[in-house]
Amino acid sequence: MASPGSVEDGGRSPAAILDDLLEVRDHAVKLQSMLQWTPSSSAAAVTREMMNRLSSALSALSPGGGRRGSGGRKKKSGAVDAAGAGPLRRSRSCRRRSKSPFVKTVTAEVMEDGNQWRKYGQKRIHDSPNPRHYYRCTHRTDQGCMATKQVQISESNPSEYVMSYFGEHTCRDPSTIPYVIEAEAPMEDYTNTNLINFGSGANNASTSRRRRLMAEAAAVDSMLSCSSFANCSSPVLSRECASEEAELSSSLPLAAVGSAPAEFWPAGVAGDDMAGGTSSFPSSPSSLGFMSGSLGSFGDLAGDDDLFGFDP
DNA sequence: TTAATTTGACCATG
DNA sequence: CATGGTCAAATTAA
Repeated sequence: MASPGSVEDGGRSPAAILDDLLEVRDHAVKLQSMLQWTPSSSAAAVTREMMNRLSSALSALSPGGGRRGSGGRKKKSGAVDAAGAGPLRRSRSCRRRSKSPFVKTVTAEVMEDGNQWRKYGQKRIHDSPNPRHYYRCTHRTDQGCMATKQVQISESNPSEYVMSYFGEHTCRDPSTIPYVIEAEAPMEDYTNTNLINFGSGANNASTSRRRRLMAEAAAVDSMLSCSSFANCSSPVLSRECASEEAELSSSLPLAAVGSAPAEFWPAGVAGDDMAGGTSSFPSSPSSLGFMSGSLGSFGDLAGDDDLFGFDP
């Protein structure tokens, strides 16, 4: 931790600078998504560069900017732990805790959602008979993707999983990126500009259902991009997203697996006919990594894995 | 041997 | 203090 009170940069505290940078970044994000709809690719490149710079500046500035000091916590009973085990506190800045900037809950009968997850924890939850499983994106280490999800067996229907998604996928695997088409609709709201066209063709029942499930998950992914705005930097937006959280989990219970919520799909792609026409949908869920290449700007933006984050 | 999962400890939050 | 989320050593699977 840098000495908090130290005077630098003409008296501005690092926190204030950080605030400014975060605000600038927010604006850059918006700018970038606006440019998304313009033909000027160089403008997009400029904003992307801006984002890169901002992200690196933010990582440098953010408290604990380096990395959590993961020396060794874990003092197992038998473990040595000679020197009294330093408390080894975790950084406390913007880390998602109980209140995440954005969350989406989906109920599905399969756990596959097209992304690759790695389990990192399991916990018994107080008011639930079923334990909760914690997953993070497999690409967290190699690509810094901070997306996580929690899976819990539904109380009401044990054959279903309740999956909650946190964070945004910033990982990308070119071979598995689904088609992303552009909306012609101007963006009134970011939640409505994400467009993923899943090529589809085969229609047998099981794949059809699975595809819908995965499409749903991808839609979730897309929406999660909103988290970019709801980063710790912006309390107002965070609040919005927090309330949105409740709203979404109730309004989009994948239970109605049949149709993706219209508000999250562009006109024409929503609902029962998202068959765009191509027939190249992969058959193996694990082989297709749904990426949040969505939401236009953020998909590109994800190029710098720092968008979502500076890991405190 | 490497990668993924399991499991209990650690810690932030309310 | 209770609860929930994350870490990382230990364990298991590939």
